[in-house]
Amino acid sequence: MKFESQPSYSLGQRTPASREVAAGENGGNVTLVSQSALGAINRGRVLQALYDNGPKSRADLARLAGVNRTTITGIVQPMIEDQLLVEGDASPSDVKGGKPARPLYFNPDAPMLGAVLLLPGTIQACLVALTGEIKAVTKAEFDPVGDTKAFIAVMTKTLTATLSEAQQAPFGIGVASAGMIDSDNGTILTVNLAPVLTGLPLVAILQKRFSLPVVIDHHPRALLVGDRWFGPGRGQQNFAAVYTGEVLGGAFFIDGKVYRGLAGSGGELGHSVVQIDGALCNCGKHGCWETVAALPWLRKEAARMGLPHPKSITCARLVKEADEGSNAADELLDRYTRNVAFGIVNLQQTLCLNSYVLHGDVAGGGMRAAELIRQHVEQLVVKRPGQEISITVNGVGEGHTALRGAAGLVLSSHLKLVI
Amino acid sequence: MKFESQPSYSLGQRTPASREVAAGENGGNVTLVSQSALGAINRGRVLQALYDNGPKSRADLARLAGVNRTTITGIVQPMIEDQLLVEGDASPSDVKGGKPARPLYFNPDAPMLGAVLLLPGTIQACLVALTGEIKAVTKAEFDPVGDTKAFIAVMTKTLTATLSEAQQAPFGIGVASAGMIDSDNGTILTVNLAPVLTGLPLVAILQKRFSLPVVIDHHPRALLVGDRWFGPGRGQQNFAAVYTGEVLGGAFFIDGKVYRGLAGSGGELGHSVVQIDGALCNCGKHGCWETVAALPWLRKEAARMGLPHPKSITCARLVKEADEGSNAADELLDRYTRNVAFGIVNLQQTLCLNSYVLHGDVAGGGMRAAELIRQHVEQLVVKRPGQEISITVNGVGEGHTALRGAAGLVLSSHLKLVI
DNA sequence: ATAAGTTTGTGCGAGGTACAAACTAACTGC
DNA sequence: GCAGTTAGTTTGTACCTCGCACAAACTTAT
Repeated sequence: MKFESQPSYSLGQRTPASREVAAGENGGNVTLVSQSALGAINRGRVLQALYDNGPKSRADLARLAGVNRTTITGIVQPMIEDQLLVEGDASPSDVKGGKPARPLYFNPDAPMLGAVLLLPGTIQACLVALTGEIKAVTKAEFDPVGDTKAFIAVMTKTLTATLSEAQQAPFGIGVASAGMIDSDNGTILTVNLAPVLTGLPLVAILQKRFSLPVVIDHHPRALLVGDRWFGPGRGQQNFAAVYTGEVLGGAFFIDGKVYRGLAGSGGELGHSVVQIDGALCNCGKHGCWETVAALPWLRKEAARMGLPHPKSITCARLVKEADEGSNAADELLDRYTRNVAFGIVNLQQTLCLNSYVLHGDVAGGGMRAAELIRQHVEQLVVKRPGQEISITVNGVGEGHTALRGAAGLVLSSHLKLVI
Repeated sequence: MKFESQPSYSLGQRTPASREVAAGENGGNVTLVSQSALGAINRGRVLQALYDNGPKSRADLARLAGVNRTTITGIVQPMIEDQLLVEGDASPSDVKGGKPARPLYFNPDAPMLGAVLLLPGTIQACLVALTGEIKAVTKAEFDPVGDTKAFIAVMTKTLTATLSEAQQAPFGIGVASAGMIDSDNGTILTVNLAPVLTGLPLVAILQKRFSLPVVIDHHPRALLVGDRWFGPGRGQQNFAAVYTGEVLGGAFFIDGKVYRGLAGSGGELGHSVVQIDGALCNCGKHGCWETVAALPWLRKEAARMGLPHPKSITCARLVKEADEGSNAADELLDRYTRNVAFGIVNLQQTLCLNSYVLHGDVAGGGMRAAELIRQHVEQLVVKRPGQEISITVNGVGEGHTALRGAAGLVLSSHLKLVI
């Protein structure tokens, strides 16, 4: 499979914008905004506005961005010519009179994005259209404690199968992986439940194999980006994604940007402390949030309280049993959601994002669990006047959010929305 | 081609109380960077580079920013003509040969900045030069539970005394205040220990009285800015300022910007939870960080352990007594610093800033306390390979950091460094 | 049916910004 | 004294956004 180079104005690698940013990262701490970077920035922002708001006409975009209509035309026209965007049919204007607006949106036939979700033991690959549609899903399994070469073979085979279904060369490949990831250097640091991945420079391997831009990030951050592009975080400037399950993690969208700490760290919330000298955690410390709000805790408590089938307890089942009248389930659900709430409370006190999207096990508990968590958070947080905290779930879709997020990572990294 | 108004793949439901989300979607936070704004941005960044790196020649600045020398000349020349910057004497070049560079820096005779530090019961006002020098300090006291008019009278009198010593009109006035501040609207929300300030629209009052730009922010954030402009945070892109004393607070510098949450909140770390169902806090909740790492806890423990003069115990005295051989002091110091460390650990796990500047009581403990805290943090954090965590103190100067920070706030808003 | 009004989208020139090339100034070393 | 090097300036060019004018397309009133 051989891929052509990409259009030069936005999604390619060698635009002045990316060179500018690279120079900034390399050299000093100061980066001036150059003329050519400006164009790339504004192009990126127009695209972002399209993602955030859905199909919009040039005039709408101009109003949204507070710029002249002609500016939007200038930005948008080359993209239409390159078939990245398409002009829709004139929609009946909601205002009376006037020339009807022609909405613009992403071309469904534009190049897609490769996306990979890497969890202990399983690989999922797919293609994501710019419109968010998921196609050509391929799944495979690998031995978490096996041989590195075997893993790479499975990975390339899976990805090749998926990418071969693309009509044109994808813009790039995004990988969402469990564990601790160094997204700056594109390597997997450690995955507790899959030692075979430890230290794997996956970005370099895939880049070499497929000759495409490759981006990797950790699972919660992919969920965040998935929420932001195509989920409840759409259009929001500040929110957090929180994942609960066997482990806990989170990621933040701050001031319109994905927060990515030094070397792509941050958001390792599972091991923040909510109980000094509390229960022993997998990490060797005591009283981590993970010791009271993850599935192992829930299983242990379910067993202690004599609930049926404690080994396979989930939030979803807890909600079901509580709805069916089990007092024990109701009580445990309350304690579970309260424990989850503590981590969100600490986030709220720290960053005050006001908006949280839940994934993983508690998301399986649906609206009921979300509302319980919201109530606990409200009780436990020092509220400011006029402040409203929103807790949403986005748990459906078998990893589709993470896959869309992985795709979104590629898009974000190539749009260079950062100034 | 026809588009659906709302894309069909937006998964996830929203909790009933999420008016903010709808507002966010509608409001459209998209802003393009205009050509004219570009100049202002770059001017600001050049000035920031001067602050961060000290006097620098045009050529140095150009290298630092990765731009053409002519660009720097174009930016800098008007500022020299405006007497904001001055050209220094040709310094002996460190490289051999070539025309010697003329370093640029802030004109000591340029307009200064007004700064006010507002703590329960006391007002401190001063002038801050662009070089960081502090002049014309005026102090006054007010009744924390008294009359609002009386407070305003004291405030205007103090500020008038200070401002009258300025040769030229200052660029503006920056206020750093204890308590909960709405920096967006320029009002003091609540100050627990000074009810007279509750709900005071201080920015509006001072703006009207002095006809100058006025900025207000809460105390920890002023410390942060003070650290950033003139302290250990100089030139850093990511760090946190942490204040301990009667209360705990913090503020963050993230990716080269002061983090200012919605309505200027965030950083209210004192009431993050480190001990679920722990001791009762002033705020009415249980187990806040403030219950184990602030002065009230230290006094209580000192009394319990039989240390001398427990009512006036401070970290500084604890260090002194421990150095003099008191085992009890040594043990309490260890526990105190460990408790402080927990809050920093949670910050580190969340944001991974890697660099923390201590203020307030623990800063009084100097290097000894900082090193103890650092050791505890290192033990309690899940470390990533190659990661180093730095803990520094900046406790000297009787509020000078906060005053410089207050001045820095004006500068930031005046220079429009934030995009 | 016709005219007036409204909104969308597009040329064109103006204004501003950064960049590249070429130039002068000043200093070092042989 | 001359070559080499670095700093800062001048000049022309490319690029971007903005405001204005104008055609296109649709609604509404007469």
